[in-house]
Amino acid sequence: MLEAAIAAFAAEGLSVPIHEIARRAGVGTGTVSRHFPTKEALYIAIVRDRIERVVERGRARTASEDPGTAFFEFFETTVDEFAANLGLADALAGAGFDMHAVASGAKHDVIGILGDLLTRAQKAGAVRKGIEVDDIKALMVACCRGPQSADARARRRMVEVISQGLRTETRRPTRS
Amino acid sequence: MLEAAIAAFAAEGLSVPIHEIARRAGVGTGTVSRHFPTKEALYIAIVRDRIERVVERGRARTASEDPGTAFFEFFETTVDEFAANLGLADALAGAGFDMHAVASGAKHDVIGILGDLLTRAQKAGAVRKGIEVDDIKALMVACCRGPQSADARARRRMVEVISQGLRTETRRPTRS
Amino acid sequence: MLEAAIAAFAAEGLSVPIHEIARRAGVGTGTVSRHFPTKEALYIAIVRDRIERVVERGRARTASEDPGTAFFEFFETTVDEFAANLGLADALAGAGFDMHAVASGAKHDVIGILGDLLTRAQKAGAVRKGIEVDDIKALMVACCRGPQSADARARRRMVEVISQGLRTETRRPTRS
Amino acid sequence: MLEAAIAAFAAEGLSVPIHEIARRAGVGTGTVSRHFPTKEALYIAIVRDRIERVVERGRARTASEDPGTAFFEFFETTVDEFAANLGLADALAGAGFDMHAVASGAKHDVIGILGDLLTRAQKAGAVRKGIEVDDIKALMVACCRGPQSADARARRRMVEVISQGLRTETRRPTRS
DNA sequence: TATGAATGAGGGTTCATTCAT
DNA sequence: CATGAATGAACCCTCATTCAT
Repeated sequence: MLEAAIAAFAAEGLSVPIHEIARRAGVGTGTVSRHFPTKEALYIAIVRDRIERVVERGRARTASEDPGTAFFEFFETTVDEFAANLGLADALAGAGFDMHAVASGAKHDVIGILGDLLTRAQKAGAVRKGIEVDDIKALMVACCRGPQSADARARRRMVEVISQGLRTETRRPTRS
Repeated sequence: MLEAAIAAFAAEGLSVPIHEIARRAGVGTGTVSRHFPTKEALYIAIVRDRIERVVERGRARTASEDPGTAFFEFFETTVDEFAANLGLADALAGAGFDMHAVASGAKHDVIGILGDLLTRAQKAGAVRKGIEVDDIKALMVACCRGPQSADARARRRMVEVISQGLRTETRRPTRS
Repeated sequence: MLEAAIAAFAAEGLSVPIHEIARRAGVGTGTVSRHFPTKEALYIAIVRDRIERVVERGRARTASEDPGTAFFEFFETTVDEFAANLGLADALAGAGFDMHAVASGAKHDVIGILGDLLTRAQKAGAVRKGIEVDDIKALMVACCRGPQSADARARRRMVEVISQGLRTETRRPTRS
Repeated sequence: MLEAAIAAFAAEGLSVPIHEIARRAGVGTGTVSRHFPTKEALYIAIVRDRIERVVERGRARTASEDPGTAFFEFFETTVDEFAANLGLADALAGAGFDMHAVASGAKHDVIGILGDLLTRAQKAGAVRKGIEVDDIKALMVACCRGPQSADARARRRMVEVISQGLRTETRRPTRS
């Protein structure tokens, strides 16, 4: 059922009726409500699920020997994950509910992971100094909600520009 | 009335009731419906209005002697314009209606203007070559929909990173 | 519309669907909700309306030259009024909402009127001394919710017994 | 399970979910439905059970040497029994189901018992002549549904007034 | 036999749209 | 032309009942 809900949110955004989610899952509306007492509870469950996966993937890269690549790959992969899902993107943008409540706890600490990856990438000289974790988060959310979230090519190009923007100064020769 | 609608969308998002828009405009709900037969027509009118202003501003910069500055300022100003309006940002993201229908005609040809500014900036060496107008559009829309569209600081920092990303290669020394 | 709602509550009790009330009133469900934002607001409006009438009638008797008759007639009339209406009787019995909030203010002070009438009747020797206004209220509510509230004869006989019970001791000769 | 249902109805009224009853009984909802195919069947079973107990108690008093006391005690005890249960009181008031079907058969012939006790009390001069068994029934049901069925003091005072009303004429001196 | 997940009709409420005034 | 009351479809949620395990 979570899969059906994810697909429904992905296809129609957060405003998809419960009825439609139920239809996709091949169950009655009551069954959806039974598992997730409110629609918000359903969003939250999905967002937590997705964030968990993102955090796991991020944590796996934390010890990478190439912190720059680890960071940039994490950025792109995560954007892809969320961009493919209209509802998740809406949710991430804080469209009317409390992300803090959703994403608390170690298993959902995207910011923590992101901070680790960023710091390591900066120490390795792959990302310029002034950048903060909140900047990265803002950019990630922005990319997730680009106009054609289904258009992977457009997304890849956006991410490439942003990556260049993050990398830039460290690559600039010192005498410049 | 357009102003009231913009304010209402900005304050409460796309889901603001027509009744609230009418209240803010000091008119009856019927009057709103008379001018804009459906709610979608109202969005579209607002978007057209905003885009018109953006296009005007862009056209004014088309002849600038500093194409790089013209381009980057246009980028930032436009993002600010749309980001300030939650509802428009949602609408722009394609919340179920046809952007092409909205933005056709010379007065709304944001892509044309953007193309001009981009080409000139590229010719002047301010923006690197591989960038296409669709990339710029995607990045602009993305910036409008960062997590806290009301947070001007976050937005400015995003735009700065992206600007670096667009500029990058031209600044990079040739021997690099 | 109030009339239709009163009739609907009278016929089917508090649990009558809004849809049924709307049907009786010959309007859409939205129209009912428009006038009374929640179902509870509708109960309250009806109860207030009815209580107002009761209070008016009671106040008119307050100056009667025959306090005993005034009191007993008020008792019976009020019981008839509410007994004829299942919903009002439910409401009176406090079936799940706050009567105090409903019946505050001079226009709805049933207890005050009842107290006046009772005291005067007691002073006139028509009602025995130990009786308190809360007893009267309890008895009234009880009568309203007898099993056959539509059966006027049964109600009249109940009221007669209660009246005797209230009168009794004052009629008993002092030497008894 | 009957006990759990009684407690649940008492605590939350007739609208208590079956699920809650099942929870209190420590069984599954299916088990409740198995024993009582519909919710109404459950009410009826409870009412029958209670009425059986009342009838038994009444029958025991039928042969009392003090028919007046027997009658009045039966009246008060029975009211207490039902008043303690909000849901049953509602049900008794005819909240949409057929009391006749419920209370038929010798084991549930509350009217018969009441008639016996009443007749004997009248013959003994403890209750005045004009009173009929239906009056008693109506008064009993009414008392069960006073405004605060949980308020034993209010109930006791109501019963006292009614008892006086029933007794009245026998106590009134003949010359009055 | 006992279970409780699944069902889906039905509840109250909201709101875009219509239309008589 | 402006109005806002009326509409009723659509939403989310509850819950009595069913049935596979």
